[in-house]
Amino acid sequence: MDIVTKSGVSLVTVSRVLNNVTTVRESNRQKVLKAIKELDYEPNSAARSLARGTTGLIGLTLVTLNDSVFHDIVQAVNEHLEEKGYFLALSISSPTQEEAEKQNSFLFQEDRVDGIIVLSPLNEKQIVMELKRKNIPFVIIDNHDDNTRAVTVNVDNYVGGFEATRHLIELGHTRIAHVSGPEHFLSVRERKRGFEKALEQSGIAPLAVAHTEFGIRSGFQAATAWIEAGVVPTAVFAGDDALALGAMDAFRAKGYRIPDDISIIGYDNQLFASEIHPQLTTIRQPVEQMGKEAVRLLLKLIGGAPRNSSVLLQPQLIIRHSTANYKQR
Amino acid sequence: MDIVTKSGVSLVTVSRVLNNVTTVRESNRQKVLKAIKELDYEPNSAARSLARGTTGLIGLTLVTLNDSVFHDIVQAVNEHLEEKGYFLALSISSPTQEEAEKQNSFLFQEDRVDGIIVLSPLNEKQIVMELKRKNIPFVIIDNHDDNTRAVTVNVDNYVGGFEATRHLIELGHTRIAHVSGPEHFLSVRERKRGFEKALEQSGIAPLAVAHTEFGIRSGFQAATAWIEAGVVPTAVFAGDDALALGAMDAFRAKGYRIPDDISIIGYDNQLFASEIHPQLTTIRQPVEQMGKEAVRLLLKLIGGAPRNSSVLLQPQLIIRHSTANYKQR
DNA sequence: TTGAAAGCGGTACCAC
DNA sequence: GTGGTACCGCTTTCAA
Repeated sequence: MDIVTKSGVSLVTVSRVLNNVTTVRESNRQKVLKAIKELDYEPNSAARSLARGTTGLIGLTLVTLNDSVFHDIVQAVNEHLEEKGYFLALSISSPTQEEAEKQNSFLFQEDRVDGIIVLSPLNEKQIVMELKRKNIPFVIIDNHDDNTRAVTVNVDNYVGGFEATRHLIELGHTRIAHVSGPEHFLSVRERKRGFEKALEQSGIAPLAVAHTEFGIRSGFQAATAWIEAGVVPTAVFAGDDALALGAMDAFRAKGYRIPDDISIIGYDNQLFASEIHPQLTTIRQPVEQMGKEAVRLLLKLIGGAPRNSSVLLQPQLIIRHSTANYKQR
Repeated sequence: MDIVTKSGVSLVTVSRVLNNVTTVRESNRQKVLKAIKELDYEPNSAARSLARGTTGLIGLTLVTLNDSVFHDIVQAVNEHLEEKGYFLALSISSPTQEEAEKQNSFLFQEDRVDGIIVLSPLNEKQIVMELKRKNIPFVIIDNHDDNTRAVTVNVDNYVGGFEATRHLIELGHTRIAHVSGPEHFLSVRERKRGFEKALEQSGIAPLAVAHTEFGIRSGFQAATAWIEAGVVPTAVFAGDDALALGAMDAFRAKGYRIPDDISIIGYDNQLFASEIHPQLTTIRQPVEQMGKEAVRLLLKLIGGAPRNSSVLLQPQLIIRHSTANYKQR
């Protein structure tokens, strides 16, 4: 260790300076600091991890990068982690890979990370089992298992679906349809439940409900099918913004105008929602807060807190230009 | 080390089994394997890294997650890395953070990763300097520095711009405009150069060229500005798909039909390009190959090869429904 | 084919 | 305040 000879103090004192231990004589601290600078010295992280038993690394697994909500959550997580002196390592495991077999991710090696944040997992039960078995502290954001026993951060999708639908009802619409996503997502089920409840409260029957995959194309197909079946809504609650965009495309292709003829509300407030025309009315998830809470809970877990405190956050209606008052024609 | 007593052989032999050394007696190997299984044993990676001097980790830095081209490249990188027994760790550093100060990323600690892939960096020169100083092997995908001395993987954006424009010309268009992105991207400059060359070869003058930010909104604004200035093209080459989408929105808002009145070609073949209506004609980057080549080059560098071999790949025209023959009106 | 022993580069406990 | 020393858990000589 060259830094020992360079600084003229012992290895131990160097270590103390590196770790901000206060019991180092100022003159010695300066010597070490000087040596560190001159040598461009950085402590070896493997050695550190080995000796300390922690890595200072937090893992975050997700299925896709291509989603501005995920993106914002990750940014928030990253920010808050840094604040606490942790680094973030990301791992993407595509759905197909996951189905294929077990977690190949390096994150899932107990000793690589101090904890893991799981973002909207597809195979939640399996992941929870694995993580518990390996005894890795973890928090799930947007979980899909109705009765998970993990620490979670969720947004109240029931409220989101309810508010979205209320918005349409308040605009005077009564012919209201819903394009939802795959039912194995808890969020999808909850949004739909909110939709149904809001209608029920107003004594309105759903005009149509389509269960599809997520994605622009699915929204297009669902709306096209409605039109061709002669069941044309005056308002649509789409389970996410991509579905909404697809539906908008479909209606426009058939000559309907948005929002003059048909109102559409999305969900998620994706980046493009405020950029397309007409700008999309949608439900925003509190992404910043989601990331922050996930970090807070995880660090608590790592600190040894019991795993009992989950968090439920509230979504927010964002009114833009894809919804308008119902007009008799 | 419990596994030693459990297996009944020495620590050394356990290590040999773990590392597939062939000089282990089969019966002993079985004993160890059995002990590993029963103990659910996994070697400590920090200890391994410390002893070996390598981590088996490759870092990948990028600016945003919200881009399906980046997404696909990352997937490809991940796949090929796994094939070679490496793990991938991702690090996002948003542009603003980067401007703020130096790389805070854990990846940039020499001993955390064996090498780094840099994806379309904003502050390329700085990163290159840093990485060279720290002596970390690295490869840049989509570099922006005209005369970098780093190993790079690029797609020929000149050819892409040229082919896109050729396509419009071959459809009979002569009033052709270009919305480009920020000029500090080499790719943007190259695409524009291809655009100009293709027109020049046909003796056509560009109708208009708009330099904007990337993004749907910028495309919308550029197209709107053209219309309001009375300079309406019959065909547009957009520097990326988001710009194309924005331009489509703008033209439609003013009553133009795509592609009947105006043809639009994008760039990148984002996920949404094939899902919106009309489906977007665009230029595809060979994402899978980009990831593969980056991995190949990086592993060569890590293996001690000289840093001299960069790679230039070819883009591909994908004709869909947003472009059509020019029709006199 | 196997194992003893010496690191890898730090941290933590101890006595001074 | 400081430094000696015993680890952290694995890989790598080197002899046997």
